[in-house]
Amino acid sequence: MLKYKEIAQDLRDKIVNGIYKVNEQLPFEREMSIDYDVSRITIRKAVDLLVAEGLIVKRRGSGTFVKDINDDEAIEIAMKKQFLGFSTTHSDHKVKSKIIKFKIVNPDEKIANKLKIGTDEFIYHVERIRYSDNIPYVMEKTFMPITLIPGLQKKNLESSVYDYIENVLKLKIQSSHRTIRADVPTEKEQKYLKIDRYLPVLEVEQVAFLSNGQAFEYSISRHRSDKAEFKMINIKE
Amino acid sequence: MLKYKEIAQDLRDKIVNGIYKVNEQLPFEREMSIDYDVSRITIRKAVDLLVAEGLIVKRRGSGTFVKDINDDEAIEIAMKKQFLGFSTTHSDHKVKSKIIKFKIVNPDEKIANKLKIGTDEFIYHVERIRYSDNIPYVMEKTFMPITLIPGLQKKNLESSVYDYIENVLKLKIQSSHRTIRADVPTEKEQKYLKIDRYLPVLEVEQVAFLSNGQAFEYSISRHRSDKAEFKMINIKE
DNA sequence: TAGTGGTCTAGACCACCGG
DNA sequence: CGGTGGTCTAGACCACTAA
Repeated sequence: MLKYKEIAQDLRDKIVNGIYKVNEQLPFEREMSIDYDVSRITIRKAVDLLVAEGLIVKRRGSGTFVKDINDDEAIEIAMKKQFLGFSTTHSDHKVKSKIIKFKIVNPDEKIANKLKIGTDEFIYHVERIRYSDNIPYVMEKTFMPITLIPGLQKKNLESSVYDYIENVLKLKIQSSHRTIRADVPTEKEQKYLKIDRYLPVLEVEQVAFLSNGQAFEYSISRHRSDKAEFKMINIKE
Repeated sequence: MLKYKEIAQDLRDKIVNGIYKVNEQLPFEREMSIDYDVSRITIRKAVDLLVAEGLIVKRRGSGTFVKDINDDEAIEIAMKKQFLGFSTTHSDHKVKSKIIKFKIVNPDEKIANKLKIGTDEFIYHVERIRYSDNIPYVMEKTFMPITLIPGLQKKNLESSVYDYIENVLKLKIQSSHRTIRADVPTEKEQKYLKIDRYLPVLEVEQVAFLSNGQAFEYSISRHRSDKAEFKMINIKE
């Protein structure tokens, strides 16, 4: 384990467990560098991780402080870190997936463009409904090139595709580009999500990339708007 | 100007202007540290800024490369940097604001809690409609403590409140916490946004903080879903 | 194997904040 | 004014990638 990650985790634990309380000042960087027996730069790297997560703030000339956020907001921080893989956000409930479609096809122009491949290549076309405690909450269409993600099977779709990619194929997921919109549900969505035409859907369009820079997934997730909301923390600069 | 910010801006320009093209490799860190005559750590800090913006990717053992994203996605990067202040996203159109309400009141429990003040303190209560090219696209409710933002006037609301806060009051905006949802428009919103009851709204609830850690604004923006979408780039770790 | 980015050190000086 | 976090240096070694 890397030093700065260990220190970050230690500080994170101390905040979550209330050892460092809301609005309380953390030890100074130079103090911590002695306490943890590392250089000040290593401390700063650890602290900056928590700043990016929105847990603490630094004030030049004053010190570093635990941010005054509500308790339920602390949860979103964990979500933010594991931003890929959706089942984690419902981890305290029973999450199931029903597979509506699982085919290998050629992509249309739009999908080929998003995945930066040709229309003559082959891709998986997957459609799933996700249930939390037996209530449907999202309908997903996913498109992945078979050359990048070989050997995908139905059982992988029922649990987590990301598990398969990271743990079986040993590929690393690096980033995702997302667009969020609101829309009216289609008739098909009304049926599968068990909603009427007056409940909007929250659409998340995503392209996800591996650490080698290749786009491995294009997906469109349409969430029941009474079951979904997205939280984020923005830090200026 | 700081060295790492200058270098970051130089690299950003070279990417935007096509001097470094899509998928092209950037000079190595050790090369750049000689070219720019700075230490390698300073180069890394500059490069890491662009990584966070989603413009480039680094691959250990290989090098640093310009990310293969679509042209229109480059725009969102500029948006991301100036994440506060909404008029910037419509900068190429005529943006106007109509003020529906501008009062000083006591906050209810919910608002007081979000702003971390008492219900006996005073706040501005502002409601505005924003127009782009004379088409209404968002209705905003904004609540700000008068002690933090003194002297706010109607003219500040017509242009940008953030300008007033940063340039007149000389306060620094540091972060914001946002929640995004989809919802059905109220009758009032249908009227002001000129939409029917079947067009959903995209709601953004926001608490914004100053660099001293105080919450200075709680706002709810409800966007016409045919005019608004939110883009973001997520980098793992 | 050679060369990349990733981590880490032990300093130094600067800009800013509070008393 | 002393002490904070912010920037910057000139090294060193490690983990990983590609040829």
